[in-house]
This record gives sequence, C-alpha cells and structure tokens, in this order.
Amino acid sequence: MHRVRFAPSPTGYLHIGSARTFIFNWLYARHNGGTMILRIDDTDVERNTQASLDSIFEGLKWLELDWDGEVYRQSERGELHAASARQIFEAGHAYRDFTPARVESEDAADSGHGGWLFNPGMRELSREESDRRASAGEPFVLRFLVPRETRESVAFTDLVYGPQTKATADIEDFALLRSSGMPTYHMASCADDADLKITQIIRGQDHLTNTFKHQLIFEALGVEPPQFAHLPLLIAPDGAKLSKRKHGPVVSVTTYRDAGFLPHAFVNFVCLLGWSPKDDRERMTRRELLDIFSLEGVNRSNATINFSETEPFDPKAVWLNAETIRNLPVDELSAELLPFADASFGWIPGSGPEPQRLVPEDKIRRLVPLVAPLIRERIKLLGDIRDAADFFFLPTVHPDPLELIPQKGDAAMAALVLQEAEVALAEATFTHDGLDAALRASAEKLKIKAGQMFQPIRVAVCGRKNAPPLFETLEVLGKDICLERIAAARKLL
RNA sequence: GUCCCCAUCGUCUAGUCGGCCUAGGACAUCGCCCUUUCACGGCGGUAACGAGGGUUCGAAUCCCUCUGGGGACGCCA
Repeated sequence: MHRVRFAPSPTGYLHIGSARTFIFNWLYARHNGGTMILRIDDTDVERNTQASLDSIFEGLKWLELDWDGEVYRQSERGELHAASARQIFEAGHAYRDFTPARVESEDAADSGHGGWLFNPGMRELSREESDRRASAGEPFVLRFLVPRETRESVAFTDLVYGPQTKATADIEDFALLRSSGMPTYHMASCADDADLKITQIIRGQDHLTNTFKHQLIFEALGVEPPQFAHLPLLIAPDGAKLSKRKHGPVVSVTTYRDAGFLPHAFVNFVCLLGWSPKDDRERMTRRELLDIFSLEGVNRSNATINFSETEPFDPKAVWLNAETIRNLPVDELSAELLPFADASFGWIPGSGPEPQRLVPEDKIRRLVPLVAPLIRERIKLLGDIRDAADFFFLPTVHPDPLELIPQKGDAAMAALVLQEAEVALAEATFTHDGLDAALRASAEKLKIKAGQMFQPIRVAVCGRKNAPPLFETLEVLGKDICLERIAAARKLL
C-alpha cells in the first residue's frame, strides 16, 4: 500500500519546485495505485495567507492534477501535534529549554555560531525543576534530546540517494514546540505523517539533512518511519536554489499559464528535470508518464532551469509547448486559444477600468477555429496569437509601403501587382484552389514570378511580410476585406 | 565555520555487472535542402566525461585526494 502526500505551506504562490514535487508524488501514487493526500502545512500563522492558498489550488487545478479527496490542514490538528510532543517528552526524548529566544541576527548561521548543538544547562535540568519553572509560567521551547551519548549515528536508506548516515554528534537539539506552544515544522510534519500513515515521503533534497531528525522523531514516537525519496533541487541560471524572492514571477506556475503554456507541456517539461525514462523519450503523454514513472529514474544532481531577462522560459519548455500545440486537434487548440484571442483583440487597449469592446465576441469565436490551423505551426505559446494573427481580428492593418515592393522589383511593379490583384480577386472563387489558379494566372499575365505576385498582396492584407500561407489567409479573411485592404495599400504607393 | 549531497556537450540527460563509448539522444546554436514570405519538416555540423593520483590487461564507469557547485545548520517550512 502506498500513501504519499503533498504538503505545501501557504506562504507564497505555487512555484515550479513545489509543482514538481506534487507531480512526482502524483506520478508515484498513480503508478503504484496508491493514494495521494494533500496537506496544508500552515503552522506558521505569521506568514500564511489566503491568497497563497488560493494560488496553490489554482495552480494545481490548471495542471489538471488531482488528489484523493483527503485534504488536511495542520492548523486544525494541533491536538495531535501537542499529544505527540507530550508523548516524546514523557518518554524522556525531549526536554524544556528555558533559554530566551535568540534575537534575529542576520548571519546567525555562519557568524561563529557554527556547531551549535544545544543551550548550556538545559539538558541537565531535573524533571522537578523543569516542571516547577514551567508551571510558574516561564516560557520554554521543547527540544528533542538527541541521544549523542547512547548512539553513534542515525541511518536510513533514501529511495533516490541510497544509504545515508549522520553522526548524532552533528545533529543539534532541534525544537519540537515553540514557546507559543505551536509545533514546529518537524513536530507537526512527523506527527501528521505518522497519523496519516504516509508510506513514502517524496520531497525536495533540501530536506535530506532534516530526515535524520525526522527519523529520530518517528522512533521516539514508536512508529515505523516511512520511506524517503529526495528529489534533486531545481536551480536558477545564477546557480542558486530557485526562489520566489530572488527570481521573481518566472518561478510561479501561474506565469507559465498566463503566457500560454498548455498544462501538459508544463508537466512534461518539469518531469524531465531530474528524472529520465532512460530510453531517450522526451515527449510523453500523461498516460505514458504514469506508466513508466519510477523513482529509479530520478537523478541525484540538481537541475538548472534556464531563463533570462529576454527569455523568461526555458527553451526546452517552450519547444515542448510548441510540439504540444502542433499535435493538438484543431477544436481543442481553438478552445485553448479563445481566451488569449479575446484578451488580445477583443478590447480597446487602455480603455480604463471598464474596457470597451473593439472586436465583437462572436466574431472572435467564429474566427479562432479558422485561424488556428493557420498559426499552429507558427506559435510556441498560446499568447503568441497576439503577434501571429492580429490581422485576422483587427479592423485595419498598417503596411509599410517599402515592404509592398516585391523581391527584385520596384514600386511600379508593386502598384501593377496590386492593381491586377484587385481585378483578379474580384472575380476569383475564395477557396485555396480558386485563389491559387487566379493569382498564378495573374503572375503569368504580368510576366513576373509567383513570389513577386504574392508578396505585395500578403503585405497589403496582413500588414507585414511574415504571415501564414497566402491563399488560406485570403480565404479566411474573405473577399471584401481583402479588396478593401488592397485598395488601401495602393494608395500608399 | 560544521555537517550532508552532487559532479558527462551552453542546458536537460543516456551511459545496468569496468571493455560493444573514436561517449548516444533532446533543446539551443550554425549550415544545407524543401518553399510564395514566415514557420513546419528533412539532412548535416560545432559542442562534454572538473583535476590529480591509484586499482586493472582495460575506467566516463571502482577507490582516494583536491577543486567546483548546491543544500542544511531558526521558537521558517
């Protein structure tokens, strides 16, 4: 039986690292027919926000990842945590430390405070004195009494990193309960994992050294510790662990969503960071992913995710997204594209808090399925529709007169082409074949190359040189708009 | 500072017990082809075993040292 959990703390939006931890847990659970539990680690009341919690749920919903109904909040399980702490204390594995809290000093970790293990005098306090001071109301933290005298080391076998041991002499007396009575992360997490019968804890490698402490807690609680699998960390191009504070919105899952990533492309990309199917496969469906996922394929070294000021997304993620777009059936792609089209073209830019419609919704709705097949090979993100398809939606285009001039031609040729095009198109059937026949005949008549014929027309109707294939484009635009735009372009010459 | 982890192309990675590795794939990049533009697609190129010692007939693969990188060391999670 496999029971895994995803345990985010709601102190910021859902970021890529957390999403990956979720995905690996999810894959593990689904692959093994296990259960996936969601647990909100919200013991730090100071830093928790509802907005952050919303963002986490929103992100998971977008990724189309589910869990098995059970959602727990640590803040509602205080009694369990307290009881567990009491149990450890009564069993003699913890002691009260009445030392006042250390004041927030910046480099606490490296300013000569190196090998801190415990506060002097506190381990030795007799039970009577400890009880007396506690009942007198003196504040204390409950610390784990690391068994340095009776035991050399703590060991466990990580499912990814293999056998791990750490000398008890290197483990400090960590806190279980704060002076407020609230449990620390270590206490709450282990008490819950034990109570919820979690069998595998799959989490970031930044917890690897914490695991020795957790091992100790489980033992003190008298329960069999779960198995652990630590995942290599995701690091930024600057070499540091990915963090919201340092690297900004690019680490947020919603940033990917808003730019027009498809959920599965994102999941696919994230899976490739620190895990490999070992057979050179890169694009995988969700089905394939969960069929072949295994902790054995998880790597041990950290993975750099590439992004920069100019390219906010890892090029491989973008490629994967483009591939996914190209392989989507037109109707599905259209549905995905619709909100982006509406946001890009539907409204008058900067029309204030109550935006005004620029293009009617039904027009956008009608056009998107026609445009989708023409741009699917030309966009990498759904949001690219804004630049790739503007001329289909916007009422007017503004061609650069210089661009109307064809290769190895001049303004006179452009004028001639447009004049001829106007005549030919007025007669032509607006289908791919009809337009093909009409315009090639025109080129022949003018004794110019097909390309020279097409370029001025393309620029006239699209407003620029780079656009989807001409005939399909003209067909979607329709005769009226094409003739109108060609006439307008002629005036520019 | 103390402890832990890691180390193959720019990036993500393959490399089961050491020989089949003159190190494979993908992205990115460069070139060519296809082509009405842009894309897509096809073909090809550049590009890596951090260093030094061992062990061995033979090491990217095993051991040691160094170096480099990351992480943890909080009454945060």
